[in-house]
Amino acid sequence: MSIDSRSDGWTERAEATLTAAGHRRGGARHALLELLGGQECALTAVEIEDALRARGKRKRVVSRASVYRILDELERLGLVQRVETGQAMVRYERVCAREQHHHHLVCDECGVVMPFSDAGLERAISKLSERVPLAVSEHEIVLHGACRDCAA
Amino acid sequence: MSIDSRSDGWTERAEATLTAAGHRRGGARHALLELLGGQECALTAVEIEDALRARGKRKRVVSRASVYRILDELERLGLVQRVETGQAMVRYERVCAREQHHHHLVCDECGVVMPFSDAGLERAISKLSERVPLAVSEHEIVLHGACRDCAA
DNA sequence: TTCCGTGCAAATCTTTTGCACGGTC
DNA sequence: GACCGTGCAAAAGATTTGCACGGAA
Repeated sequence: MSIDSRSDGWTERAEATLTAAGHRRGGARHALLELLGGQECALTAVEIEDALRARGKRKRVVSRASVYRILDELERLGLVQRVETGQAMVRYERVCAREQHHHHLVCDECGVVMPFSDAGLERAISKLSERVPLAVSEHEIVLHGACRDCAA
Repeated sequence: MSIDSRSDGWTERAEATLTAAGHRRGGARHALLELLGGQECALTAVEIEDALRARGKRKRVVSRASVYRILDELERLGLVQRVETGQAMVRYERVCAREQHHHHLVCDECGVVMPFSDAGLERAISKLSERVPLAVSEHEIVLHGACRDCAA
């Protein structure tokens, strides 16, 4: 199964959610949704801008400000989530169905970010969420270290 | 047992590590080490500066730039660690013995940050660390939600 | 005496905001 | 035609850097 086919119709769902929330269509946002829908892992605003510019030429170029504005709105609607990796810039990725929920591995040497998931970890999180003085709505887990290339 | 007594001699250990690393003594760093040694949880650079200024008057005032420079060096030596809470500023806290290792609860309403620890969670992390394509050296876990006051 | 640690001010970099135009509804 | 979405430029805010002075070794 390819990454794209696992995207689960996220792009379409996002468009629908935006419409339902009373937003008009917009070219920049459409391009951004299409890009994010095809991504497996988290991107920074600059990476998104560059990716849109690269596919650009014939297509639309999106300004940095719009990237931030759109991501902000998508986050408010629960369609994307921020990922903090300890690097200079915040990353963003689409929010998918529970089965595809994942967390992140960050190589502190080369900066590469990879997704991973673990059922035992999720179980531990949901168990402890009940014992904690906070009504937990989200959790974020980042493992730091050296990736295989850098550790070699 | 008070918070201070659990600090585990962190301040002294930090001074010793710095000396061993070839650093001279410095008033700003000494004040910062003393402050951090008495803290239970993570502070931002600005909170640190303000705290030092508040206790200041008769004592030394430390410039923001020095706070960042010192924290940077302490992180490099493994004496403090960065904590990303999804708020505007990065937080820093002292690194303690394994038994005192903890993670963070963040209230997205009021911004309060609280520490928590959970053995089951740590177990899950160390188990999965072996199955992952990364030589894991650290992990950071943040739970987001509403604190008791805000959820009420 | 040498050279590091620090304060101050300026620079840098990410993210946000103001404003005007063009497209969607 | 009204108003939202967007690009561009400027602003804002956090963090870093350059430089010169004073204190530690």
